[in-house]
Amino acid sequence: MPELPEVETTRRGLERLIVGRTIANLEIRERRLRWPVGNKVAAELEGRRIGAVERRGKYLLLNMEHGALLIHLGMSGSLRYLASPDAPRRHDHADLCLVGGGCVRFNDPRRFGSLHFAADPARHRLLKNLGPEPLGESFTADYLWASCRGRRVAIKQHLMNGRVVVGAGNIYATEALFRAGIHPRRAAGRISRGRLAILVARLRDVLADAVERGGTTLRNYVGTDGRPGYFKLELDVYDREQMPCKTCGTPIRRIVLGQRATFFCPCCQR
DNA sequence: AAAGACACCTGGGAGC
DNA sequence: TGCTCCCAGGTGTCTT
Repeated sequence: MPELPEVETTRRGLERLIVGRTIANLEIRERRLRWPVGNKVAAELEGRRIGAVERRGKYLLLNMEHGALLIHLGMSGSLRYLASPDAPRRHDHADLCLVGGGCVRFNDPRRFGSLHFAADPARHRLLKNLGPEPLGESFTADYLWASCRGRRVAIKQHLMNGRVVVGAGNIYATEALFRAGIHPRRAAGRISRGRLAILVARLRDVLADAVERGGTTLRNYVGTDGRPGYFKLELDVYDREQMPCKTCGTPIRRIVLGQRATFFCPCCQR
């Protein structure tokens, strides 16, 4: 579920609550996440102080002096802060317990999420090949244009490729293409530089708007305070098959690209 | 090297 | 009510 805006919303919520706090222990109830959580992870955290909460793509990093706890929320994960933890429920797989009380609880029904300890996060295998941040300075029209040269893959799949740019998941890639007026199936290498410049701008806009609204809640995403995100109200095409385009009234169409549902307006997007 | 298929897993909703 | 089937916000890995 969580794309960049949801992860960023979680990061901001967490930052406020746990920076400067010391970890008492990591209590793991279910080790079978996307990758088995080894004993090493918990052992590395005990007694360590959290210096910062950062985000790289859809990974959250709880930074400590000697490394970072890497958290990915997969498709269905969420983190909640509990000032006075109650009994864990179904799918509450881990608690990061803090000295002085309170914990960060990791819940993930589908278990596609992950927990790793990385002594050197930037060189960790899961992070080292990631492309630029879409809201950062290096994600420019020139960069995207260069990355598209010679590529015959559909622009939507190119945009969702984490080596090209991070954080653009199915919802926001879909929405950015609508805002940019580009057909999701158009070959990446056959889009003019000018139109790619517009796409860069619109992807930034849609992500920034969604962060502003606390992310998108379709099913079970909640922020650290347990509240949903409100960007669903602003979705122009995602999950709107057959409904009228908000610009021209043409029914929104649904196709499948790279085994992912894709929505677009056949009139506005070329 | 690039592109596509598949894998992991549970829950919710539609349809019968 | 209950069963079956399909779908879901991600992404690493394997195969062509």
